[in-house]
This record gives sequence, structure tokens and C-alpha cells, in this order.
Amino acid sequence: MPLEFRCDCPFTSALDVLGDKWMLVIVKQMLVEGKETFTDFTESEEAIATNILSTKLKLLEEFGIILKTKRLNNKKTNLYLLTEKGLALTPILVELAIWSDSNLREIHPTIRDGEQLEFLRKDKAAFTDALINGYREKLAETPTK
Amino acid sequence: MPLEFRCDCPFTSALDVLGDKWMLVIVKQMLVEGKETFTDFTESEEAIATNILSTKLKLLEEFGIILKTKRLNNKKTNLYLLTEKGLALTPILVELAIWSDSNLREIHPTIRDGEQLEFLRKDKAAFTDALINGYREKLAETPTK
DNA sequence: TTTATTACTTTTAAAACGCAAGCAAAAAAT
DNA sequence: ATTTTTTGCTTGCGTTTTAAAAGTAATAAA
Repeated sequence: MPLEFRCDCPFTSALDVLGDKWMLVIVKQMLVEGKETFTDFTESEEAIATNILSTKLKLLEEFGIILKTKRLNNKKTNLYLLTEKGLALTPILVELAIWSDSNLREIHPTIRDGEQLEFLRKDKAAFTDALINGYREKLAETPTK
Repeated sequence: MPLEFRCDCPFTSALDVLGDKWMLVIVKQMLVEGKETFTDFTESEEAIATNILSTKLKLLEEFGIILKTKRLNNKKTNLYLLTEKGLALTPILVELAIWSDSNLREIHPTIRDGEQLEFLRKDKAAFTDALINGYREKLAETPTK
């Protein structure tokens, strides 16, 4: 089923693809937490239901944000990896975290803080690059079919 | 009804607030298209239903992203204006537009192009500042209760 | 064969949507 | 001035869409 775009606005069109509860969370789990298999995602603290996960992974693949492959030595487990289109979402995620950090703490005091966020506050561009390059290295070390 | 955050992740928490079909679209309409009244929003090309609009405006106000006020001489029409917390969403919107521009055109060819996007491509920081400063000027010229 | 992993299907609950009614302020008509 | 009409929302109802929970099937590893 092809997605219907609401209109021709670039802002709104991005949200037609990404504007829901799960799409960017899954991308974040891949980029920041190194998750790559179906079970990796189900074990997340966000606790996504398996049917939703199944649907969203399919959608992300359709959009070319992720690709589905397998390791060389394992015929069973699917690997989900970010494509360039998916990696290009990094700046969006970074800006979301920055906004959270400075605007959400008062209504959500237990929001995480630590080294990563300090790094982000100190140098946004370097933080973004580190995420992207880190993922690229991991890709290079992951031989797939 | 107080929002339940899924977990303490800053990325995910931002999406608990903003991760749906409408929240950021409404902010965009205010920031980029200058919409400020209920009817302004109902006349958008995104065609939001009035009951949803009502609900989302209330939510945005609860989060402190917008505030609801009135003009000095009009007791009827509500004015919805972005707060500083709302203006701080600008970089997120900008990154969404950049991603659309470079990654969505192949599956959505009629996506808008033009002066604004050229400006954005050429100088992201200046584009962001222009949006924010433009909105601040408008605020200064809008006497409210 | 037994067990675990992966993914799909079915069922149930929640949210979004379209439509229309209701109400109060403002503008227009008489 | 008083009534009438229009405007600006808000709310409720029935339907559709989407999410969540739980159960089932298929595959591969042990």
C-alpha cells in the first residue's frame, strides 16, 4: 500500500513518513544503541509490540531507510541496517535530543543525563559526526549477504 | 490527563511529545505560514479535523509550546502564539525539511521547491535565524491581553 | 525431536476522522 | 436599539483506522 502524502509541503511530507510514535525510535535504536535484529528491538526499554515492530520495519524498508539482510554464517536471523537515507536522519534525532534536554526536564525530571549529553551540549556537529562515523565503521565490519 | 513517558531516553521522550501526525505540523503552520487563529488552521492544505485541532492545541498549550490569548479589541477570536519553547523547535523542523528535500523527492515528486528551499540549502543557520527572528518581530507587533 | 527465534495473524482496545449540534461574541440588517 | 446572521470555536456521536496483546506458524539450531 503506497503512502498518501497530505500535501506538497516538505515539512509535512517528512512527517507523513516519520511522524508517528515508532519510526524514529527504531532508527535511534539502530544508530545510538546498535540494535540490529528483531529480538534486539523487542528487548528495548521502549517495549514495542512485535506486530507493530514487524509493520514498521517493513515500512522503513519500503522507504529505503533501512535494509534487511543476513549475516554470512546465519540463515535464520535477519539483520536490519541503516542505509544512507537512514543515516541522513541523524541531524533530526540530534535536534530532538537537544530540545528534550533543554525543554522537557521540568515535566520529565528522570530524563537521562550523562557523558553523551555533555558531549552533545558541547559540540553538536562533532556528536552528529561521531554517531554517523561510528555506524559506518560498524557497517564496514559487518559482512552480509 | 498527564502524559506517560515511555522511558528516560531524551530522543524517545521528545517523540512522546512530538511524535505524531499533527503536533509539529501545527507548529510549522504557526512559524512558517503565520497562522494564529483556529480558523487559520482549519483552512490549511493539510486539512486537520476541528476536533483533533482542538485537542492538539490544548496539548501544545499544556506542554508550554504555545500560549492561548486574545487581541486587545476582540473578545471572540483566540490567538495561538509560539512560546520560546515552541520557537526552540525550529531546528527540528529545519532538519526535517532538509531530509525531505534530499530524500523524499523520488517517492513524492510534487514536493514543493522554490526560493525558501534554495535559501535553506544555501545557508541552514541563516534560514533558521530568519524564521525565528521573523516570528519574534511579529510577536512584538501583536499586542495581546 | 525438542527448543528458541522470527514473523505473521487474530482479537481487542484506543485514537483519528467526518459530521453536525451547540454556544457565545461580533457584525449586519431592520 | 433590537433582532438576525455570521463567525469562532467546542463538544458529542458513529465510523474507520491504528495500536496493543496474545496466540500461531515456520524455520533453524541444539
